Amino acid sequence: MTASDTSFDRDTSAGYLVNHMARLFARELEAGLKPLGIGIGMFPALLQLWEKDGRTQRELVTALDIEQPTLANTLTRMEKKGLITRKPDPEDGRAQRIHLTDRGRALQAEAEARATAVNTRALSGFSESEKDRFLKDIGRVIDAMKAPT
Amino acid sequence: MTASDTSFDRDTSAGYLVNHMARLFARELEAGLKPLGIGIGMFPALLQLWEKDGRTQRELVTALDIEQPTLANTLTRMEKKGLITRKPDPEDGRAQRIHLTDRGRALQAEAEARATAVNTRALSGFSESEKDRFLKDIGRVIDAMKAPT
DNA sequence: TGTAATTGCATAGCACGCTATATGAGTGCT
DNA sequence: AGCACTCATATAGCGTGCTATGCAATTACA
Repeated sequence: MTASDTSFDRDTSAGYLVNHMARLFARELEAGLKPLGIGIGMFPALLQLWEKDGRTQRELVTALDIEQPTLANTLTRMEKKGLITRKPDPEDGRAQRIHLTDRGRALQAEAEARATAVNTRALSGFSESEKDRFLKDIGRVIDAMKAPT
Repeated sequence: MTASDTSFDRDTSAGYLVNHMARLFARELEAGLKPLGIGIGMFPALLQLWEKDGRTQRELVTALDIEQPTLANTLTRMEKKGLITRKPDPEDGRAQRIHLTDRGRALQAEAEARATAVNTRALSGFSESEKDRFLKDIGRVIDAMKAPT
């Protein structure tokens, strides 16, 4: 028996491959967004706010499927960068409503273009139908993993 | 024009979906490995060492496609946990050879079983052929992104 | 109404990825 | 031999994810 007889096969491990792919996406998106002063953690939050401004942290946490402290920290960095402001919710003394600044709004077109460029390069070898199928497959995995154990 | 007319579609953004999927994998693998005292960053390094022990940091960095300081930090944590030792390379005074401890070796079967369980759950809705195709597609994306721009 | 449970957010602290930079050992060239 | 260059590793510092925990505001209910 050789060492490889007992070894886990990385090339057929979904988790291993997914992690590698995600790091490659993150590296490229980070490089694309850096000149705009946006970090990769801020981008999903910005997408939500560009779609609908003035949400609470709770609403964003649910939409993004990240933990609340993760978002709280990200929002603090975004506030320091001048992308958003936090305003007390007039109807709930516990809540903060998150609003884009003019600067935050102004970055939408350029940031989305750069993210699209990364996606395009990643799927450059895929036909339209292959791309659709691949994205649907990812959706199936996400659904399977979000289902209760 | 409504807000959504100008918004990026998250459900068809490969990067967005890949990031989400990778976080779900990471959460589950972390939960599975935590009782073994292994972090998710250590697991890929362990896979390499289980396959072939006594490699240099440089060799591991290349195999794992992570940056050298990332691995150096991970190895330091693994050393503190008693999973590996660093021994000076007798032939190159700059290099360290990384060796598994008995404890590091002993964790292989259980850790691989837990990682396999995560993969199985993630792809539970896939037929064998769908699974093969999906993993190949991920490989295609990885290749596309690793290609020089 | 008053107390307990829940909810929204912040903070502390850690893992793991990254870039930038330092240091010491090998290599190569004159 | 001496000097510059490259290579292997370490360290500093930061972003983004996580869990655990604390606090203040709201809600629920006896």
